[in-house]
Amino acid sequence: MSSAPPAVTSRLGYLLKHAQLRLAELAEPLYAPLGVTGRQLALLALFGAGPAQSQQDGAARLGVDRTTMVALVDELEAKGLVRREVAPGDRRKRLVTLTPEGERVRAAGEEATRQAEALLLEPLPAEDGERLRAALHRVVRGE
Amino acid sequence: MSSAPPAVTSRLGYLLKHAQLRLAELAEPLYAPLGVTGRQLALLALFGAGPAQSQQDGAARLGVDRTTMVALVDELEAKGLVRREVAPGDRRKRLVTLTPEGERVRAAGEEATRQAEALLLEPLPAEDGERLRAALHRVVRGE
DNA sequence: TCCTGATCGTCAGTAAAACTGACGATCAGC
DNA sequence: GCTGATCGTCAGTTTTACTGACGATCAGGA
Repeated sequence: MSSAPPAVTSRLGYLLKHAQLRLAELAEPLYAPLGVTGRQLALLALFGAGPAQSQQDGAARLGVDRTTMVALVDELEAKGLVRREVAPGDRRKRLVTLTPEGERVRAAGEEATRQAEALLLEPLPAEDGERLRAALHRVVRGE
Repeated sequence: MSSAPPAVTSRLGYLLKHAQLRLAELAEPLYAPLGVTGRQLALLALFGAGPAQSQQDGAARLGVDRTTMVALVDELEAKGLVRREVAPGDRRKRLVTLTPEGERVRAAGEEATRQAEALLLEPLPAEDGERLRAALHRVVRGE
């Protein structure tokens, strides 16, 4: 697509942005049949993993605003994929848990994500793909 | 910061987003003294490299909308960093060229970008940093 | 030469997304 | 029982990018 000069295309900012864009393009058609967006699937993955979490815990972990999280959970709840439950120990908190239907969509989404990532990494030798993931992981953790 | 479970943090989408976020955090204080944003610097890098380009050429190469490009060039022009000139061969097109001041900011920004990227890649061995860049490059080109 | 369709830059209006500030309900510590 | 802080929520605002339309300009054919 873009044949911008190296001064631009070799910037990490440019590369990260466009890699993300391309991944979104690849994933979208795989997510569409599930009736959810990539972001909604990310939420399902978050709340489906490990013990039940409150909305704000989830927001902090995903790096989104707590008010944004309200809207996101609203969407998933409207689709019947998650439920809000008052936390037993702290009635201010709402634990978000997956419904059976939500769990089904989560599992299917997990598989679609794997496929989309495989498509994105296709140009690379398999080991380089894992190296890329590991490198990003370290960079994000900042250590 | 975030200690989300592996089902989320190992997703490429998550990693790409947060790597970008972290890079932006690192770069912002370096860009601020120049009085421009990272995106504006990207534009300066784009139009400062190689022969003069029209707005729409630039838009296509950066992957932004043409109407967005109008606003971006407006900003840079207001700061006196670029000039619009009617293209000699095609009077519909506006060639965007850097003013001397724009060229100075571009060069300083280039250096700031290098520093920010170095900070981001700090956790990695030097060669892994370059491997990361190369892998992203191939993935973005899609081949 | 004139006409038709397309492209470029521009602008107004719109849509999507996230943030700010505030609120009631609830909790923890004194 | 009081005080300050936290959680989820909501209204309003801001930011950001896109859609559709416009005039100006170009290219190609009748």
